Amino acid sequence: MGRPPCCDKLGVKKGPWTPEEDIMLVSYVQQHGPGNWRQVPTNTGLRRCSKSCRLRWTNYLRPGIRRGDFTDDEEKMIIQLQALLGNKWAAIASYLPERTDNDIKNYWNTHLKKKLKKPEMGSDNINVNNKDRFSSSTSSSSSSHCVSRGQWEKRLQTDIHMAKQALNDALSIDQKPVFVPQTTKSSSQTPAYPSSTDNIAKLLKGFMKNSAVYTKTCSDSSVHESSGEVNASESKIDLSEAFESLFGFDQSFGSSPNNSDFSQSNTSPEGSMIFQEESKVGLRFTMFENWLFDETTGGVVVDQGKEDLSNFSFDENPDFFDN
DNA sequence: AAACGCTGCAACCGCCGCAAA
DNA sequence: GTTTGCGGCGGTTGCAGCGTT
Repeated sequence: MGRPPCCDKLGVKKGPWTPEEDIMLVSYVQQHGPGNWRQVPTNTGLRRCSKSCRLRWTNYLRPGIRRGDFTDDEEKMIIQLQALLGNKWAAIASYLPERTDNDIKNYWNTHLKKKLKKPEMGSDNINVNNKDRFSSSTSSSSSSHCVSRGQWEKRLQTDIHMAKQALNDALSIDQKPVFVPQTTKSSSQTPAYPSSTDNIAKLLKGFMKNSAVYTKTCSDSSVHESSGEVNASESKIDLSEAFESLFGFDQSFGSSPNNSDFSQSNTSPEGSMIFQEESKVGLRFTMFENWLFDETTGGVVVDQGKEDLSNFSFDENPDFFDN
């Protein structure tokens, strides 16, 4: 019934990406910016479908993403946001700019789901049923008709209030902003998985040893500088330089409170193109977000938020949850 | 040391929304 | 108004790595 899959063409490669493919993709995005994924396989010679390219970029190669263990703060945020938003992983990921929706989804499915099922998880567990409640009442499933709009709004208000309180707790831990990676426990440890910076640097290291593609596609002088550095010795690659070479700016974004610094630190048109998407994340403070974070930063008492909500009309604010 | 089971993650699949033709 | 096709999202799967027996 539906459209045929875009990737069932003969000759389209599937499975894990090789370092060479990653380099080709990164090089292409460096030159053209993310987007127009349809053209990527054609222009790069990658035998991958456009979707696969986009996914590889957004979930793995995109700069600014952090891999490895989730911190307690992140975990709490995910739990609360999941209770609040349901399985809207992309929406949840927008609150955790360093994490991809796929990562969050995986973490939920492999860790948090089990954790929340345990009966001893009383306080943290806003409750898993909230998800079911929320999703069932927002979805188009038949069960949604069992709950009136008024009841649904009331429930939602309660859920939001609870989520906000828990989120406030999470955010107030150590009095540190949640978006700063250095606040995380894992940042002081060796990460279980390399960051995307590490990944790309490693790719460069491995790739430049035995591939001519790299020298062909990355022919600008800055890249050659870093490649020469790597070739000169087998010592540890300078990650920041490798990354800077590849993307034309330093990796200070990694410690940036929000990703809007991406575009600020990169003045080239290409670079700004590349990070338009990322920069949007930090600036996406919708009405909901502003309301949510106003309180968590201590500016507004919680009760007032409750009162505001009680006067809030979803009919008059159809874009309340829009991101 | 080998076999087996479990876990976690990367990648794929199918559907949906939206915009262009 | 309809069709087409792209980008995006969420659910699911396959497999590598790890632990246990």
